[in-house]
Amino acid sequence: MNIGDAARLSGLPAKTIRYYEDIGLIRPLRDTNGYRVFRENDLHKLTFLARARSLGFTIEECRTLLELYEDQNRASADVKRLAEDHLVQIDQKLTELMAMRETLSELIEACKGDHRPDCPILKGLSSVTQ
Amino acid sequence: MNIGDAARLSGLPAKTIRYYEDIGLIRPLRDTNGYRVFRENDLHKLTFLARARSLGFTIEECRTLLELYEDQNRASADVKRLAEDHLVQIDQKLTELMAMRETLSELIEACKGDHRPDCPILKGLSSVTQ
DNA sequence: GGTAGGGCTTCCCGGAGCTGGAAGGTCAAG
DNA sequence: CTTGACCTTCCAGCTCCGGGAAGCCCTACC
Repeated sequence: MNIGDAARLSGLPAKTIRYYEDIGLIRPLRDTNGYRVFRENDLHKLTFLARARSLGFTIEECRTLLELYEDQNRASADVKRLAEDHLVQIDQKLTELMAMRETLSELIEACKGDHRPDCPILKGLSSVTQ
Repeated sequence: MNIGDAARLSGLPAKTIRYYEDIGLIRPLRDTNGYRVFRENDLHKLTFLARARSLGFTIEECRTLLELYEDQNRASADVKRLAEDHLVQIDQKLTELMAMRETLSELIEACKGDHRPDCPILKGLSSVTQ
């Protein structure tokens, strides 16, 4: 299987797949013409990576997850710990975003949005926030 | 006022302030010794920028906001539109993160987290999610 | 006057995770 | 033989800075 097929089947752009090889996440074989050759196992890893990335795991976390995935003697506790740490990151981000959302929507609410220059949004940004 | 004071008062690192000058967000004067000189107005812009950035506006959005801030003939509608667009971005990000959170916490829930290799998290990542 | 320290300057590199594009080899179809 | 779709490598750039080097400036102290 060439990179185009691997891309279609995994849902990852070919560029991304090449990048993942560059940084050592996957090691596809090479055909005599220099083309990358993807086997079933490579494809599994790619879809694994696509899913892990879509859950927001960083590349380095994905690298660790992939190692655990391949290690038949792993302890599920190690995986769980990694996932829980990541969940904490997500929750922090969520908290941050919700605070932004709150402040911003208050400012928007207060702004008439007409042709006049008076604007609580700009005021809120220039003086103390609320 | 030198960059160190401007940094302390605005809450922005000196590096960031230099960067903002580089990309033309601010234009402090220069002393004869080459040091940047910040006036009241520069400081206002810096705190404005710090607040706008903390609400998640991109640099380019900040540039526009700053222009509107300085334009005495602006229409508050223009500011409001920008803020509303940004709110949409925030909401998209929130939706995305909450979906991640949901999936991830389900997987974590299902994982015993013991010394054995069996792990629903890895299973969830390698097969279809859910 | 010399020196130690802190502050300031510019410049260049790196990071996270790709994406776009150029230049060129390969392959199957017509 | 040519066209067009693949594939290859390599280099640059995106966002928003942060780290660090090399070197000038200024004040305080001895």
